[in-house]
Amino acid sequence: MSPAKPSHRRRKDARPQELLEAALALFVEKGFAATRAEEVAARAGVSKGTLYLYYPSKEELLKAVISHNLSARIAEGAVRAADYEGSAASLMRGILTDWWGDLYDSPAAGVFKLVITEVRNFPDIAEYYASQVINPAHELMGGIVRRGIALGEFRAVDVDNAVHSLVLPLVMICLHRHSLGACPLDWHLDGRNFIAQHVDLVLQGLSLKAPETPPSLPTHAPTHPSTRAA
Amino acid sequence: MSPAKPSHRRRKDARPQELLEAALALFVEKGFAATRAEEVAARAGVSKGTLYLYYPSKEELLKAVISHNLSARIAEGAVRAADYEGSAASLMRGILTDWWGDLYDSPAAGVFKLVITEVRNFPDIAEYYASQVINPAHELMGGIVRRGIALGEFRAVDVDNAVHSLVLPLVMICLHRHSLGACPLDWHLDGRNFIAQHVDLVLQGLSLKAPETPPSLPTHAPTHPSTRAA
Amino acid sequence: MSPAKPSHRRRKDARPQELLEAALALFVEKGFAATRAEEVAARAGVSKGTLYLYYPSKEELLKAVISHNLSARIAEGAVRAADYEGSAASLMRGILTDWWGDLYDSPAAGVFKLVITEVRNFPDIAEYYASQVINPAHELMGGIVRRGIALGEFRAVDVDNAVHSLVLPLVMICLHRHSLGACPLDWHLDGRNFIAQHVDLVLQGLSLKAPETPPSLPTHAPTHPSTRAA
Amino acid sequence: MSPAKPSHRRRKDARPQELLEAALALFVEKGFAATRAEEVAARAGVSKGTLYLYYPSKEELLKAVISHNLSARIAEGAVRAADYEGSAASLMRGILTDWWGDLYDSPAAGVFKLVITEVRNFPDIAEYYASQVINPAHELMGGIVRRGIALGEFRAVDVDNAVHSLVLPLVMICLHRHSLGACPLDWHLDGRNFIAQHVDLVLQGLSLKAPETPPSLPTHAPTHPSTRAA
DNA sequence: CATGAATGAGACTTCATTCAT
DNA sequence: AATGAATGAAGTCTCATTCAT
Repeated sequence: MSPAKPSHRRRKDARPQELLEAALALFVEKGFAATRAEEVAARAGVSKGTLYLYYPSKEELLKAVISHNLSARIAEGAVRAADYEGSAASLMRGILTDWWGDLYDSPAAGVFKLVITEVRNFPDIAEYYASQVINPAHELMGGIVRRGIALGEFRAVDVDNAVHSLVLPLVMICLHRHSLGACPLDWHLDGRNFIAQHVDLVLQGLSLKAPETPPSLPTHAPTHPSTRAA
Repeated sequence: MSPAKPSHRRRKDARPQELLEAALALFVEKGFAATRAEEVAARAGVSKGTLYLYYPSKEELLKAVISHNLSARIAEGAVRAADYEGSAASLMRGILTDWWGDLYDSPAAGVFKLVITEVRNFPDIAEYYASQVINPAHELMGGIVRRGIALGEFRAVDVDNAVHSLVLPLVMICLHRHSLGACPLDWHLDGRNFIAQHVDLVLQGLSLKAPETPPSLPTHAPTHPSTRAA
Repeated sequence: MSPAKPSHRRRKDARPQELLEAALALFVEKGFAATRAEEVAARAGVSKGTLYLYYPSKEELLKAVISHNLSARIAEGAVRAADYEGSAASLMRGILTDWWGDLYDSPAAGVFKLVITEVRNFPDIAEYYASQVINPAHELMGGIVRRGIALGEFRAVDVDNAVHSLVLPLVMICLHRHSLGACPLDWHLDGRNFIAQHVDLVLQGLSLKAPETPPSLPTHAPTHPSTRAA
Repeated sequence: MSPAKPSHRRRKDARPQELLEAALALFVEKGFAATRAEEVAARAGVSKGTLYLYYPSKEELLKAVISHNLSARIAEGAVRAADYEGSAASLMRGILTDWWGDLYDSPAAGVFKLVITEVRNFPDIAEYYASQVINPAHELMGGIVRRGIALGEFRAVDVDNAVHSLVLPLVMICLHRHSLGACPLDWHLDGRNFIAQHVDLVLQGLSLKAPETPPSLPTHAPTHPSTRAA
């Protein structure tokens, strides 16, 4: 009846999730090798031994962290794209702005850093990540670009490269947020602002038409020296 | 005794450089924490003790690796830009294609991964890297973009964001080359090909003019499923 | 509620015995230190916590295992000897063949291994075992030998040594059964066959008379290479 | 020049042997699982880390201990038997009294306890021990018994069983010395005395002739209650 | 200068034991 | 009574660093 004192049982159910969150934060911050298992446990509010009740080793915990933070989001974007009926450009803009914007602000963005950092030490991760994340996401984006070309909206560019031009900077700002961006420097990157303008810029590059003239002014203070990244 | 025996003398002088190269390769491949000092020494062909003759600790070795691999290249690009007399677009294309292309193919590209991975554990790196690498490079690129806008070649976009749109994917493919790209998967990224097309695409997005029609065909096999990155 | 539900009641009463059996088997197989309390519980079909309801610690469980498996058998042999009226040799033969033969085939034989293995870590065991097992058993055997000497049946050998000559090999095959004998090798020891012939051989050595001639043939296939022990 | 201060080099050569001796003593005393690696190192006068310079794991150390303490002695006995020219009985008496007597007094006697104790946890040991120790030793003894039978010195008993009757008690007193025999009790076993009388007794049992009469008196204080074992 | 044996702090992992349910 | 989640002391093994040779 009382909402307080989570029961023995309730705690047990929540543990894996709590441990995963703690592990994600610490692995992303300090790296896998430099994070002690005990730190993860402490951050999740349990003792060292409890961690091993749920994950048989630090390495298995890493793998769980990576797969857990990807499963949900991937499908979401695909659904959105499938339902869409507008232009390729507006769909692309919508997905990159909203879906990626949310990802950028969520802890899951740290997984990019984790994968980049650890994939060579744990080759299992490579195959998993390629097949479960990169391929689906790339197919999704590539499909939109191809649709735009087919409909005469985009130039007939190389699709894979175009997708990379669109997406790699967004991956990069996720990395940045969890590396240099987390350090106390005198400048920072406004991720969502960058996403919007980056997508505009590349979509303009893909477009068959000349830009509207006169071009709109930038939406934020122009060229202040304190806004650069990576 | 004799002034000769150059092999021995030369080796001694070359030691720091050899250790730096070994350390770069290993730190990039496995991460700083997961690389053993003895491995670095072995790869450089010396014993564990010798490493400590040249660098007082593993951490100092890391810092030396990072600063060593940046000093030279930065200035180089600046010189080139200062001398240039053509259009902003062609200067940008030249720098990004040649200078970045060479960087991409050199071991120094690994420093990006190293910095991303280790900044948060070694805050000294952040300030050094921001002031010695990011700022100069960003200023260089930003200057070119500003020149293009001033000359009526580019639209009046936000300069910082535009620089990021141009540069972040190039950083990203450097990271990729030393993480997923180094794993045995069934697809790979052609970095120099991507660079060329990416720069074209973004410069087109910056341009005030409509693209030439009909658009040129992609310069390589179109949309082969085995070319994606991230 | 009802006095029935015997299965539940019986289980409860049987618990200590079941735990003792499980512990004996596991301690003998893997050693005390290498056996986990939870394994014992699992083999007895209860949970880890239940074990501690019956025995306050793993060490107490060990002591219970040792004392439990000795109490009954010791007295049994003494009774038998006291009642006997035949020759010393036939009494000895009977006891060693039947009583030891049964012991050899029972799980209690493992206690020898357990004691040998663990006495030095748990000095309590030494005194208990010496006074409760070795001394009574040795007295029993020694008495028979002495009777045989007194009756002119045996030579006037050193009684203690003779008892050891008779008994130590039987202890040894019990140890063997639970160590090397339990490993998958290409030969095995036929314990009861050995006991019979060993007792004959030593009793012949004790005897004042020359062996019957011609000597009887061995009772099983002679000198087959697959019968050796320890 | 000075005999003291063993050089860096000399120490290194001696380390494996020192570690093996320390490990043998401790594994025999406390059991493998209950001995901490650091204890072994400390007894050998080195630090924890040094142990791992010479043996890659505690388990490999165990295997080295077992194999090291067997190689030499086995061959020795065989040579002795091959050269011998006297009667089977005197050869057997000589080997068991001298060779086994020395073994009994040496630390290597502890290996029996170690093997008995650990063989089920490390199946590798079983095969090694069976083929390298038991088989050669059994063949050696069996050969002597067979020679005795062939020469009309012994009765035509089952050879394997006879060997066991001779040898198992000797194995047993080795075990005893390192288990109960090492505990502070009020009685002890005189191993060499027992060996001599045991061999006499069994050889008499094997003999075709009646014992000399009157039988010789026991060679030590008769039937003192403080001489019994296991 | 160079080596590599030695060290010992520290990391991962296990498991006897406790206790809320 | 019975359970099994939780704990933390303790054990195995690693590796950065030192120093005698």
